[in-house]
Amino acid sequence: MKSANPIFTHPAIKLLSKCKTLNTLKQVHGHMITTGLALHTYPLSKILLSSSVLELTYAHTIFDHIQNPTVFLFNTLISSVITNHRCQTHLAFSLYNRIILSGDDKLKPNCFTYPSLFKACRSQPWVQYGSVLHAHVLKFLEPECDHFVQASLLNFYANCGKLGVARYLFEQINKPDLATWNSLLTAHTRNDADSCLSSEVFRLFNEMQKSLVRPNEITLVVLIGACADLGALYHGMWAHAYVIRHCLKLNCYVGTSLISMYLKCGCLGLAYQTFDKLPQRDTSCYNAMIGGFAIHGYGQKALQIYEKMRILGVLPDNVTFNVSMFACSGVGLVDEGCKVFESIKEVYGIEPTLEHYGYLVDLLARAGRLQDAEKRIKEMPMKPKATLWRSLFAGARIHGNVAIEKVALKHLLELEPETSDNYVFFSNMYARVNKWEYVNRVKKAGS
DNA sequence: GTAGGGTTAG
Repeated sequence: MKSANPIFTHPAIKLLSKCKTLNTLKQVHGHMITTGLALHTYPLSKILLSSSVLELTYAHTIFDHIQNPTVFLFNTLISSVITNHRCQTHLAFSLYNRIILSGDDKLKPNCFTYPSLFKACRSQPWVQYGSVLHAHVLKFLEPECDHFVQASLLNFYANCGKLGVARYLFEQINKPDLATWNSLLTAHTRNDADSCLSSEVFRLFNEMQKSLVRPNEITLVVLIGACADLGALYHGMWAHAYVIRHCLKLNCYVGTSLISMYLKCGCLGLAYQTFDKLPQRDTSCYNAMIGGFAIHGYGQKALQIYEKMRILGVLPDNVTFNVSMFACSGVGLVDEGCKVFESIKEVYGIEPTLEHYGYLVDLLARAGRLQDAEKRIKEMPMKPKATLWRSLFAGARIHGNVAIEKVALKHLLELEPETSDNYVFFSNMYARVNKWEYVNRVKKAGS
């Protein structure tokens, strides 16, 4: 009987993934050095992976001490940098450069090198390197490179708006697999809900079914999103039924997309039914439902969901705070909205963002608590944007407070001297209080 | 035998 290679099954390797601190990891690493285990590629890759998650510089130090690292080890570190330390992407590219410039015939990039690099190329400033990498794929890999590389290439082009190229690449793929189909479908949902592209999702979904690739939860999330963009309620309900009929998991992604689809189609009741029946709910599910109640004018209901979230220990995020305050704002639940704002720092230890202040000011200004709103703007730690002054201005105008209206407009004109609307507001305000000489002056300034 | 691609909310 063939016994398992002890290098792959060594207990120290299992221990590595359980290390929660760098110190414990160093102990295991030390043990692996003394036993000679750290000389082999497989255990080394596990050390690199675990250490790069905890402390990237430590992983780099280990890597730099490896004599002639194999492409396998390069790939391990490249993908870990991109997955766990996105802001250090430059390190991944410099590792890649070391492969390319090594001059070593044995060290060449392979199929595993590219997918994570293409993923990195989806955000700036790395987008420009995508086409260079594409050239490298053609240079270093066999013409029939595998589905992972093809799908990541497709995603890269789709992401930078080159849908035509993405579709061309898809057509070159022999028997696209599930993830490749999903990549193509996703590519059609990126262009700001273009309705032609959303209908194309339906056609592609049919093609996919004909090709006998079975859609999964991700496919359905994309399909349901397309239904939402088109406001196609019956298609959306069909997709919902498909999930149930094909025993797909009603996970948080599927759940959130269904809730959002029902809301966009104006069916608050169906959205809530779906939310209520979800076997699991994460922050996004709650955000969608709170936002849904808020938009439909059920502030109290929205707050109940927010409260339920708190009781069940589901952590809110920035969106939760925004939609909850928005819910309060719409129905004049001022104190409740202020409580949400205060809890951001006091309960969750998060520093409120400019956007949070925006919702707070809107809430106070709409309710006529203009001095409070003004005070909040003046006391906020960051420079207020024009939108905040606009909220204050709108509140002051509705509640007839000319003094605050004037203050808000002055700031608006300072921040947006090019926006002619602000001059119109200003001259209208003076006209309302019969200060005609100012009206003419403002008109001149704005022209 | 070890590494890589696709999904949600205001």
